Amino acid sequence: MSSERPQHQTAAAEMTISRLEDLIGYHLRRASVFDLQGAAAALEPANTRTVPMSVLLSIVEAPGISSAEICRALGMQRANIVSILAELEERGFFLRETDAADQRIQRLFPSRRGQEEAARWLGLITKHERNMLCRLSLDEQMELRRLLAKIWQEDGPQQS
Amino acid sequence: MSSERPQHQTAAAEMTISRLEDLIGYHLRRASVFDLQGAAAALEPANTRTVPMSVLLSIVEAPGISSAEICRALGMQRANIVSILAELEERGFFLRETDAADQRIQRLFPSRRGQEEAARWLGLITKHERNMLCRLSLDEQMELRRLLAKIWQEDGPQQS
DNA sequence: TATTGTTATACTCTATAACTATA
DNA sequence: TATAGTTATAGAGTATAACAATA
Repeated sequence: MSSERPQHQTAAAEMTISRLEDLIGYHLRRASVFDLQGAAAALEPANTRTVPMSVLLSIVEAPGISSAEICRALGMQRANIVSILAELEERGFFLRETDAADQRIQRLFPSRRGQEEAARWLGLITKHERNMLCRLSLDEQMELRRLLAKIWQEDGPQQS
Repeated sequence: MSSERPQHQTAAAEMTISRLEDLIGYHLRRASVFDLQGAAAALEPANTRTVPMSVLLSIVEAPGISSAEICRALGMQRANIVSILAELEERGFFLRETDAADQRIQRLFPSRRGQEEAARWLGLITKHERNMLCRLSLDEQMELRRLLAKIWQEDGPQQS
């Protein structure tokens, strides 16, 4: 029988995965759960979790960002950021300022305390990641991050 | 001041991560969520989800496995497998057989239909993974799986 | 008509505690 | 006492629908 596919398509590329352990998605989930548990433990002394940390970091890294922009960047629903922002605001980590040109938008600016706390949280998370990744070389860590980003990130600015 | 650390420890190894995008855990979560959404969509026509698929695959790959053993292998709680097994059992994908030597244990054996369905589900998931990983070479896919497994898996049998 | 921030609500996934039967 | 299977329940995290204010 004649193949419709080009010769360079190997059998391996056509093969159906046959075991759970062969699934990259399975290892992705296991590794992510493993990380999340360690990250939660690492952030407990700071009385926060990974999502509020990501939200505060978004504000610190991009002062003046809006909540809708944070949601788009982090891939979360607008409805779900409300309680997280309320919590961070109550702890005095940022201030809201209505945009002068568009009164629908609240621009979020980190306070001094928010910047300090974000740095502290990053320190806790850094220690956790060093622990989690202790079996990987720095080159392997960089390669892992590159491959993961390639999976979920939209194609960056085309350079053709 | 004198350092307590060996000279080969570079500054990079000591550095605190400063941005969300630098966190491997962040990319792990984003990639895992991306995968889970695609996997859920891929399995929808088969009317199942990732966890029931993993459970059925565990039974097909190791006939006679118990539910407690599945839970330990997949890192899930015994309480949470009950409804999943009930669902798979109702669809006729496996049979329970009380262990003759220890009547606490139910040994689970895949039915013919269960084996066929597991193969079908693997086919759907394979297509999803091929799609998800289309930007990675086969070498990169294998490297990614190796690095992910190194993160969450306990140290294998020592070969010293 | 579309977007922002918001409320209310539901659903999935996971975690804990307690029970029974067996060992 | 320890484990297997089970029930009930509670907590995260996430999803949808709808609303008022604004563009």
